[in-house]
Amino acid sequence: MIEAIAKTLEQTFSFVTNGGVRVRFAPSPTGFFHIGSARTALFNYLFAQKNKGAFILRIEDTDTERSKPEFEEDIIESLKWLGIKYDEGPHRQSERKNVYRKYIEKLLKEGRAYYCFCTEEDLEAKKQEQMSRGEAPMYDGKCSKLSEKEVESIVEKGERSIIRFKISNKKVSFNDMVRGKIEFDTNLIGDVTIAKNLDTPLYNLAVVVDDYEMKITHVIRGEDLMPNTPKQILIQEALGFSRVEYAHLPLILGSDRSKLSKRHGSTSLREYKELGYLPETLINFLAFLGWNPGTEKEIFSFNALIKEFSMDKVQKSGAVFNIDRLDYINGFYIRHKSLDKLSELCIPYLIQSELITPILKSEKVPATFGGESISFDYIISDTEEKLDRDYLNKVIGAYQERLKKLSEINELVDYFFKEKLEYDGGLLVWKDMTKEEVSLSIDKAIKILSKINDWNKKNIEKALLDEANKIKDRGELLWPLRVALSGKKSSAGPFEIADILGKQKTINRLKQAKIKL
RNA sequence: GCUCCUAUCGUCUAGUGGUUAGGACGCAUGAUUCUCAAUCAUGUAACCGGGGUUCGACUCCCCGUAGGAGCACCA
Repeated sequence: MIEAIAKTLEQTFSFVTNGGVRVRFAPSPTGFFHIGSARTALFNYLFAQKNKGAFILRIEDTDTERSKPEFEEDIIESLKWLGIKYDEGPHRQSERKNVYRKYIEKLLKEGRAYYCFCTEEDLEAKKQEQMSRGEAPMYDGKCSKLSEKEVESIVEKGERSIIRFKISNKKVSFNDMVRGKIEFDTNLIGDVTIAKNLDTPLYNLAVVVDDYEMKITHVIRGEDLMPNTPKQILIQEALGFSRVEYAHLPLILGSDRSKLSKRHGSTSLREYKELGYLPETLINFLAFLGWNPGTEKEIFSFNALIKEFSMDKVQKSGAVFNIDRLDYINGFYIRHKSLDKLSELCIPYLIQSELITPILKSEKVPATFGGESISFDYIISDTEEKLDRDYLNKVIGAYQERLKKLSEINELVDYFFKEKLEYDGGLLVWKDMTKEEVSLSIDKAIKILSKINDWNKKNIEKALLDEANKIKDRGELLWPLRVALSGKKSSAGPFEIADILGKQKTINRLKQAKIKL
């Protein structure tokens, strides 16, 4: 009861403060955009949208060794592809060195931070020693005891140094929006490194300064960053900044329930894009990893997600990334795409597998090299015929409900683009028919089809079915026919294929099939 | 080793003291069907363990156990 009242008050209070919600998504460009980052970005975005707040993109590139421009580009492109729009940014930490500098100097001057000259070897040895004694490994604060004069003389000698923040020993607790009250004993946390030097801040300092300077109200991030929170709170307090709200999201897990990583398979968003997953699939899927609306509805558009999203429905435990479910959702969205749009999306895959070849429509590239003004025609690689868009739509349409991901389209529809089919003649045999019976069956199909003048699916189906129904097993006529047309043991239906192929090609393929027997 | 977090079908999850523990993916079976899909129907399968609290615990508390994350001059 008391809890319920407290919760209501909390909700009321947060409603009051919601006017100025500002969240940030702060990836570091040290690798291709990770699927887990995408989820963090999504939850930040949903939270911001839901509360009519601002979503800020901040590139955390303080690590100049590992940060690469192409990764930043990948982040920006990925967000765009997903439809996650940022209201501000990208801010780059590498461009804000003077901002951090004044705070580092302030901490140093106030004695809240100090120069440390311990070597990495010393530190490593100390860590091993502590662990062997069963203690929490942490910096022992050795250099904090150096006098000002000692520091000066060591600095003059040009010794390598790092700046550490003095962790005050107390209990730090904060209220996590998904986990509730969390408490850390900072006696177990060593003095944290905040900068390599005045111009080179490190993560924990840069985060705290930026969140303050950018007026961030809610920090929504992965659970793996939770151990940093008490350190950051202490730095905030030392700098006189106000506390932000925290929400630590459960991790996305691999099939063995450890943090999703390369060894589990694809982890970068671009890989999923290349495999032919649609952005709406990823959004829908990722939203349901660690969150649910509390209803039985599972298919959600971006707008519906924004409407329904609520932080208190976020799960506490990690969620296994389930590719079967991703495929299912993708299949759903593929089935619901317009045929024009779906065909358009399939074109790159057909080009990639060299089924079709693009040719520039106009040699002249307009001055406005915007992309919009450049258009392509396509030719079918094998026959060098021009690709007719209606033909393409029909081909794709035949597979729309069978397609799970775009990259599968090639192997499904290749026979519509090839002059000669390659398959084993034995495949033409239905059940225990003899080769002679199959040959006769194909002859029958040729005869029936030859008589059709108005070539369309309906007429083809009727003519063929009329005949097929006369025999006990329709497969005797239809299976050899379908295999002859597609060269595959499973495919779209024979009437549809015949319709798309046209009369002449259909009959040609039947004749070719007889040779294979 | 230390700190923190977590725990309902294989997986994602609903559930906030009294339910035949619900849905979805997957899987299986059937209908449809020349095949493969799609679709429809049916089935399959879960409250980590032990103590409390309570008339009653999946639900609240404690202790285990298991899993995860973190313990950088990375973020």
